[in-house]
Amino acid sequence: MFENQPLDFLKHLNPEQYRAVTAGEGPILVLAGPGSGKTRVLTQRIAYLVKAMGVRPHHILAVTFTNKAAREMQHRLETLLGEQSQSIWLGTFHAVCARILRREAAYLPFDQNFVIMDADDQIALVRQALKALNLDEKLYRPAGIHATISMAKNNLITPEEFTPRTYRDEVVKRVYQQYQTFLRNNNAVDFDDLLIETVRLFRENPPVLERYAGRFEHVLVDEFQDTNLVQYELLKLLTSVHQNVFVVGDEDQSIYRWRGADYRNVLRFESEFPDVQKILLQQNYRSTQTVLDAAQGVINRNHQRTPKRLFSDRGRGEPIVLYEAVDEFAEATFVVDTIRQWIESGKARGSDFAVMYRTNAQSRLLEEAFLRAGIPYHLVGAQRFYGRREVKDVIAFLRLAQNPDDEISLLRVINVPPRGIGEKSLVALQLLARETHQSPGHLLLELGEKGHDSPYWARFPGRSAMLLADFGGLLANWQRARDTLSLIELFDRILADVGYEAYINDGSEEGQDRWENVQELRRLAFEYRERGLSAFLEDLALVSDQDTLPQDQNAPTLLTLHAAKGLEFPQVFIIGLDEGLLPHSRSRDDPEEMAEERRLFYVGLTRAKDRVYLVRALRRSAYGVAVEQEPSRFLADIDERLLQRQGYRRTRSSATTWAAERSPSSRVPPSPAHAAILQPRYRPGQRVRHPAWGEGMVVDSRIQEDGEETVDVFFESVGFKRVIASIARLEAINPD
DNA sequence: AAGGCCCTTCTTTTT
DNA sequence: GAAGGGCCTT
Repeated sequence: MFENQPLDFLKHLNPEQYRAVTAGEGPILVLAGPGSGKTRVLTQRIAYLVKAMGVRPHHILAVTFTNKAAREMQHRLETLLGEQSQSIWLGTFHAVCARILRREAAYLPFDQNFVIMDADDQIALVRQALKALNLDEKLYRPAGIHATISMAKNNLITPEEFTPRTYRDEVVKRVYQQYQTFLRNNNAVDFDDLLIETVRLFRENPPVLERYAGRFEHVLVDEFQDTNLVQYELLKLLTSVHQNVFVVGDEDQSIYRWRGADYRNVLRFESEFPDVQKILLQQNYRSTQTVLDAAQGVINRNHQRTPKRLFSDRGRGEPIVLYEAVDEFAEATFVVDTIRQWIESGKARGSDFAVMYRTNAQSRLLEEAFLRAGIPYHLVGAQRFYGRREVKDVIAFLRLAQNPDDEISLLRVINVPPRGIGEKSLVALQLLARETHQSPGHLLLELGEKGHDSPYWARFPGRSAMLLADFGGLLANWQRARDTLSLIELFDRILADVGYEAYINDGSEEGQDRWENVQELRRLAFEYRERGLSAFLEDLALVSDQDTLPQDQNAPTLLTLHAAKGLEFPQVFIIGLDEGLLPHSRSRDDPEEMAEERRLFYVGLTRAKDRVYLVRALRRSAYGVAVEQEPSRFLADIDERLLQRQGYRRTRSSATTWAAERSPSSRVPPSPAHAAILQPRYRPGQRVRHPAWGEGMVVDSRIQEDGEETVDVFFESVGFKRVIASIARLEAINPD
């Protein structure tokens, strides 16, 4: 409709936005406060490049932070540019890298059918590595080891370059080495490899780099504050020819430090790219001034940031409601009741609401409350779908069809449904695999093809060879079917071959649910009928957790504060505003992490257009025992005049009376004479104080063989700790 | 080999 | 308090 006035869309921009969209060539840094029309600037910048500066769409690369953001931008670009938008390279850093790696597989230590290991697979790989090195996973927690490895990878440190500073590092180094070996043997990469291998590809093959850097005349990056070192490096490489790089970000919304993100990339950008044009967007088009003032109050206490003054012309709006609930059940009930009342009054609809929380575990009580109230809801992330056993099983089968070297998937489903392949057979298989330098999958294929004639047949005891060969036969069929059948046919074929429906749909209600999830996955596969298995698997690995599938069009959204970045809702609930939860106890000792918790809260607040409800609970259970909560320190940073307090008000007497009545230690008075010999001094539920960690609640306590009392305490400050009573100077707090 | 029961463990956030 | 691992029986 703009054929005659192709640049009509520019009319609606404010002066700063206009400056950004129409800037000339060279590096441009846009610092965009929340709700300042950042996405609009990005999309219109692309449209401007194409329509006004005559850049061909396939010379443009745009990088977003999530797949969801990419889809949204694709959609907007379609309206602005029509068919031309198809040839723009658009996606997350990870997706773009996967695409490059598949094209350039010839230069790489894996082939183009490589699979992408998701978070669970990565942990499973660490487990395998620990096992191969004879290390105890109780001593070296796989998740912790993996975090260290991933951190190293994000800083482009190879296993060889990894310099141990502690004994634990020595172990990490060995596991890291083994882990990488396993990845390559599996013809697999992890999330970090997608980025690292692309950087390596470019550094080691200048002609390849030249092809891409030459092609991408313009590179645009969203959420720049959350890029890590590898991504920054990649950006420098990709823009090394044309230097036309347009980045948009906001230090105050940097919330992925723990994943290696470094908002100081913004500073680095200013100093490393010559003649950066810097543009500050401060006008907010989303929220009321009350919301903005509260958010500013919170964020202004952080240092090391570009000071901003967010303003809105939407007026003061409604005060922020602060509700104090008695416990976490009352917290959930308050949220759901309030939403229900709004909906019933006809003044709001379900989709107007979002409920945000710090940890995924907090969603459970909300879900239950919504279910009880009969209100449909939409839960973002949290493995709702992709984490399900049945979904993972079917994906594992599909991955094996694509890449039989994928040992993680093989181990997952080799005996699903149970087909008599147990520990013994597996060990024999893995042993032979190592001996013959083949993957277990390949051995199975050979057994399946040749049967008795295979030289390996005799290596397996009893009927084990036959069972393995049977499964190998299935694998071989799927391999062939991959090229001859459509994705859906392959999907159905696999399920039929293994009898998956009968296995999973056992007649129970749960079984039916599980089968429906499989059907859901099948519907999703159907959408890939054109692009095929490989595209399907890639998207599953890269999209999965953050995007939930079909949304209930008119339902409230439940999501973590992290997942809320980039979204907006008329009414926002933020729950769990207690010390230890928001800010999270794990952040207490590190000022940088504490600053990030603050930014997280800031991100949550600034998602709201009209109304914010802040909710906390006076008591909350941790490990099954109720623990009294202190209000979040962030609440004190919101001007009292912006708040409207509701709910249970703490008076010293009522709270302590309640505690006294319920405390197990007051119900069963310990007898001092026996306590010294047989009974623990501390009991679950009892309040204690530690000289360093402050107050906490006893979760468990027992007398060891040596007569020492071991006490498990959940501290408000540091979380769970196990101490020896006679050493840790614990002090019992009497519930007066 | 598989399923059941008891015990320990332990809660950030995710491409 | 729930989930996952280890150990038991069949």
